[in-house]
This record gives sequence, structure tokens and C-alpha cells, in this order.
Amino acid sequence: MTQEQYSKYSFLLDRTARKVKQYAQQQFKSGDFDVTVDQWLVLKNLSENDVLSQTELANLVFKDHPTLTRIIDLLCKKGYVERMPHPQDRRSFQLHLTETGVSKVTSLRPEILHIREKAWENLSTHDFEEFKRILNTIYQNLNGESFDQ
Amino acid sequence: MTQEQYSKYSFLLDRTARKVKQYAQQQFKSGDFDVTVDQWLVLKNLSENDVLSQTELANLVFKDHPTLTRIIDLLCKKGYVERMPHPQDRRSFQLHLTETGVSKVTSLRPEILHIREKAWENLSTHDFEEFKRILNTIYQNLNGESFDQ
DNA sequence: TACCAATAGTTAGTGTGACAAATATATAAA
DNA sequence: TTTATATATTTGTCACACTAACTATTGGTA
Repeated sequence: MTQEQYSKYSFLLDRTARKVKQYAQQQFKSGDFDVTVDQWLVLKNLSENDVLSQTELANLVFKDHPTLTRIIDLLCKKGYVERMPHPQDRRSFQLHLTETGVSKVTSLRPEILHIREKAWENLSTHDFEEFKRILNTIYQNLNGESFDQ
Repeated sequence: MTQEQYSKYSFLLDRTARKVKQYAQQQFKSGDFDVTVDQWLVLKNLSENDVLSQTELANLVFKDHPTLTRIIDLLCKKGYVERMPHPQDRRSFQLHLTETGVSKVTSLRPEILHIREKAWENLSTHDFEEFKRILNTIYQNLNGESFDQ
């Protein structure tokens, strides 16, 4: 195995990640889900945690603060999320789903699980475990200081 | 294995792909490479093919035409690439590296191979083959009509 | 009290990605 | 030859990623 061959992983990884996002986004669109793939990730995490600050949420979804600010802006505009002032810390917000947001998550969750299955045709449970292990190893190799998940 | 667990691959895949790009970009920056990760991919492919049209190049690097147009614009501005008119087809360009572009690729290639190795610490050659197989299977599962590579 | 470093979040700038539509040119069909 | 269709590239718009710089606030410390 030469260095040159090893370097291909970055290309295949990027290409596949984009394809996965693009496929899901097309399905989201044809189903009139009214959210993007990344907005869904945020909604899903908010639905699993009663109240979160933007920093806590950013750590859950592994997005940086500016990106999260904009996603939250869009979700607020769409009426799925509300920023409530933190009772003790005036710098911070407490994020939570609106009623509309809760019912949006409830109605979309099964459809999205179904969309996500398509990628695993022709692959086994063992493949899935290996895939997760390799992805996490790569992530940790490049993540410098800290260990995540 | 529940549906719910399967759906995590998209999160891990996206997270890892971003980390890989981010890590490389940081190394590119601290080494004053004067190109982005995506610009490098384009330069590398141009260096391996004497003359390409934008459409041919787009198919090689799996980027869409508008994205490629803009990357080429930047590389031309930096003086690494030139658009030459196609002798028979006035709609098309023939892309090629300038002398500066050629020497840029020559000087960066070994450094970038070295950067790319970091991700594979603690992983085996077999892992690498499995990883490629799984990525390509996912890609093909979602790619609808055609078979790529 | 006054200062100062750390933290929460936002804004701005650049690059990239996806998609739709527009422009120009080439080629095939009538 | 005229018309229709296909191809190559560009432009515009929205969303996301990353960096740097900025505001406001908090908490510790002299």
C-alpha cells in the first residue's frame, strides 16, 4: 500500500458524505418536509433534550457557533423553535421546541428513518459496526486534544 | 439492530468528513500552501491529465459545474490554471496548469500525502479496504441510475 | 470597588455545495 | 435552410463550514 493509495480515502469520504446528504435532502424536498437535513439534526436533538443552550446544542451536533446561530434563526423563523432568556445568565438562551416543532418532529421521524435505510442495502450489520469503528478512529486521530463520544 | 441505530451513520459520516477536511485545511494554512483542500483536488487532477474541459474535470472530481466554475476562477486568479479556448468547440475551454501551477503541485504533493496519513493511525490495511468498499457501496446505493468507478 | 480573563452569542468575509435558470454554441432533424 | 434539441459554461440564490473579530455579561481577584 503506497502513500498515494491511502490518500484516496479523503476523496471517497467527502464524495460519499455529500451523496448521503444530497440524497436525504432530495427526499426531504419531495416529501415537503420544510426543513433541511441539518435543520432536522438540530430539531431531533432538541426533541431529545428538554432545554438546551446554544453551546450545549453545538456540542451535541458538532456544529460551530456561527453555523448554529443561523440554523436556529431559520428554525425560529419557521416557528419550530423558540429562544427563551436564561433566568440566571443574560448572555445565554434556553432553546426549546414549540408545539409546532414537537409535532413536526413526531411526524417526520419515521419517514426519515426510512430514508436513512436506503444507504445500507447490500451491507451487513457487521459492516455497520466496522464502519462506525473506522469513522470514529479517524475522527479521534484528527481531533487533537480531546476524546469525543 | 433497530432503525434508530442505523440512522446514526449519516451523523458520523458527516462529522468525520468535516473533520478530515478541517484538519487538512488547518495544515494547509499553517504551511502557507495558498490553496484550499478543494482547490488542491482540482490542481492534482489537472496535473494528472494534460488537458481537460471543465465537464471532464467535473466528472473526475465529482463536483457540479457551477462549483467547478468558481474553483477554476479562483485558481486562475492565483495564476495556477489557464483557460484556453477549445480549437473546435467555442463553448468549451481546455484547462491546463501554468508553470507556476505545475511547480505548486510538485512541491505540495509530498506534504499533502504526509498530512493524509495522520487519519490512518491505529488502522490497518484491511480496515482501509473495508472502508473503501463500504463507502463505495453506500455511494452506489444512493446514486440511482448510474454506476460510478 | 475596579480590573480582567473567560464565556455566550452574533456578525462579517470567504469558500463550497446544490439547484434552477440563462447564455452561447453545436448538432441533428425536418 | 430552418428548427429543434443537446451540450458547455455561467449566474443567481440559499444553506452550511470555518475563521476572525466583536458585544455583552459573568465571575474571579487585587
